[in-house]
Amino acid sequence: MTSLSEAGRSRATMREVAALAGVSLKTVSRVVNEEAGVSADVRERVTSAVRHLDYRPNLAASNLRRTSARTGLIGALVQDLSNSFSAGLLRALEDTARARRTGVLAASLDEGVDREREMVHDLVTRRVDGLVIMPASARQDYLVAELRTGTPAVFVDRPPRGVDADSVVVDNVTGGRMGTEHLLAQGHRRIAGLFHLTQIVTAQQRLDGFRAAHEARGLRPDPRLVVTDISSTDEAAHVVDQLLALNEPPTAIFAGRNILASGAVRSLAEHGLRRSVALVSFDDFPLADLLDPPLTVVRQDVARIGRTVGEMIFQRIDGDTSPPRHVVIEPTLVVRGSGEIPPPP
Amino acid sequence: MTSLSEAGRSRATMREVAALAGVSLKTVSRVVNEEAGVSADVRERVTSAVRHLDYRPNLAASNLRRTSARTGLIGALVQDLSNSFSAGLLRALEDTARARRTGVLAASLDEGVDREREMVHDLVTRRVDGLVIMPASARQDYLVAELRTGTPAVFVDRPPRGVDADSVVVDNVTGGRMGTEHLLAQGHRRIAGLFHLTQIVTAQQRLDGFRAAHEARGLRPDPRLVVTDISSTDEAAHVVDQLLALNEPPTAIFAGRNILASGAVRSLAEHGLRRSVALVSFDDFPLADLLDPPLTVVRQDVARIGRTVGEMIFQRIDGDTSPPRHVVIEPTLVVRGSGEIPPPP
DNA sequence: TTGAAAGCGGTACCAT
DNA sequence: ATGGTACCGCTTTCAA
Repeated sequence: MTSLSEAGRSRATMREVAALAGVSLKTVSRVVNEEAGVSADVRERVTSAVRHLDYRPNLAASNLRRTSARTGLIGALVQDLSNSFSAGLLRALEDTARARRTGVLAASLDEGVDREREMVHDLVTRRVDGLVIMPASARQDYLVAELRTGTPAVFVDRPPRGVDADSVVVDNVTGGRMGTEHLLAQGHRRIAGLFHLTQIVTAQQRLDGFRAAHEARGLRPDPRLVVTDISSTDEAAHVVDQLLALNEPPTAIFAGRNILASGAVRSLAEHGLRRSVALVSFDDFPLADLLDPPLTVVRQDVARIGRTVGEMIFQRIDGDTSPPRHVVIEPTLVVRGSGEIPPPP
Repeated sequence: MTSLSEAGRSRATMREVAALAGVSLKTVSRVVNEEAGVSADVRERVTSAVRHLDYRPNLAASNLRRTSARTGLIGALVQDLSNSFSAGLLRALEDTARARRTGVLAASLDEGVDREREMVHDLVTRRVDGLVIMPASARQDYLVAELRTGTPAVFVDRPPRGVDADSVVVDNVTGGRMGTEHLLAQGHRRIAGLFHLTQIVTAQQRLDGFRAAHEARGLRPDPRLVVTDISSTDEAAHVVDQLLALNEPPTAIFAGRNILASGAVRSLAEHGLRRSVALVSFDDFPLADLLDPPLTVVRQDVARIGRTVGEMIFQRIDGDTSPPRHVVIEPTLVVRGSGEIPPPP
């Protein structure tokens, strides 16, 4: 038995294992790395020494000398680890990475531009094999130098600007148009549009789609019904409160983001209008199908996005130097009920 | 301008920077680490060389020689990165770690016992400064050796067995009792209990709480209404379908986990009973307040749990060798509507 | 089958 | 203010 008093002793090195087993450093290395050419007898002595000393190889030290120096680590910078989109994406990425015996070092940017640069620097310093970036910044010129030194990067959700790198994004314009057209097709003509910060390209594109759907029918959205730069559920609820108080309130609402849809639902519920005003949201989320009425959404397939990102980054890690690819994934309309409420006669 | 053709050149080392700047290795080291005692002139030459070569320090190499060899990395093994509990926990942990300039290497275990051991081994090999573990295994004897070599660990959500380490868990028994008592207090006497795999200690404890609440009132739950080992939303829906078909169906349901509550809601909705049968769930989740009726839940404060875990692991990393602490966090009942539906007269 | 020596990219320590 | 040399823990290369 090893007693507790030994706790905290310094970690054993390969050299110490060699000394205890009475063999050379190189022999221990052979055993630890399961290389051939070690007699059963010696192997046993080494294994035993490893156990006695609680020896654990030091991956950083190995990689330092190793020729194919991969760290088996990719860095992933997302908007917020805890939101369902980022979390779902990471999960799919993790699954792809696991097959390659690679870990995922993830961090939340919270739309922080400086934080993005700091994190990229830190990750490069750690020599991650690749970077996955859901950028907070508008331009990523700073990345040019990093890519030059050999760290590949794949952008996700938002396209790169100022640097030419792979990307996987959703067709937000089409998504915005699909959701809006769905409401127009049912006869709605006063459709409110709720959008996030328009400086974020995805939000702007969804708004573009909202407008395009109207124009395709020769219509123009009422400017008073289009509200941008809403960044929280509370704000969204407040906005909807005000819209419902108009002389001619909207008969339908298109929410450009799931947290805005939450606010809309709350406001509608407080006014007893959940079954009277139609609602379509961009972004699916857990439980959306259990709302009453169930929420009709434009869904982005997170798992597919994450898988695609994973495949692309590993292709680059494996040495693919072909020109950057830009994958656009089409969203789908999931009809559940809230979006099929007809306009009042 | 640096042309694209330079892409992929091997990464510059400190030695190369020194050569280009015409100074010694040690001087470059001083500049890179912002140590004092370098003339402005030399500093400028070095900085310039760093820029020209796109030099980036190699953290692993630095740490190898550095005395206080911290990697600035903690490993976090959770049940599933993409579920809201794990994700919320990681987010809070990340925030604590960020203040310590430490990154979080997270991985999903999916209740995989072997995967847990493999991941711990991998993380130790990477020399993470600490481990945060939401264990999949029933016993963690294997961890004794790891702790002995100096990698501290904190358990979260589920307590350690076979090894004495810090832990932060929720009082599941009390939570189960609170939720059940809430239903009993309103006169319900036929309360169904839905629970996850009872081999998972948290599920068993919630069931214990469910029973204890009954016993405290001198009651005994009807065995036909208590169903364990339900592991998915679909299964839960199916179970509730069957319970509702009984001669004496339940007038209320206590769901031991949020995904089971989802199934219950779906089944109740299909039977048109959402406003007739009371429902309380263990585990809050996004949108629970927007359901109709809004879901009454026993909430675990994920942010607080994550923060506590973060503080504990860093205390250990900082050298605290006091006896392991076991923090129990009390859940709270969040009354919203679904749990206040009265029994039929 | 086994081992000695060099070196990976840096830091520590001591001179100068 | 700057540099030289040993050395961190391991792999590589080559010799025995």
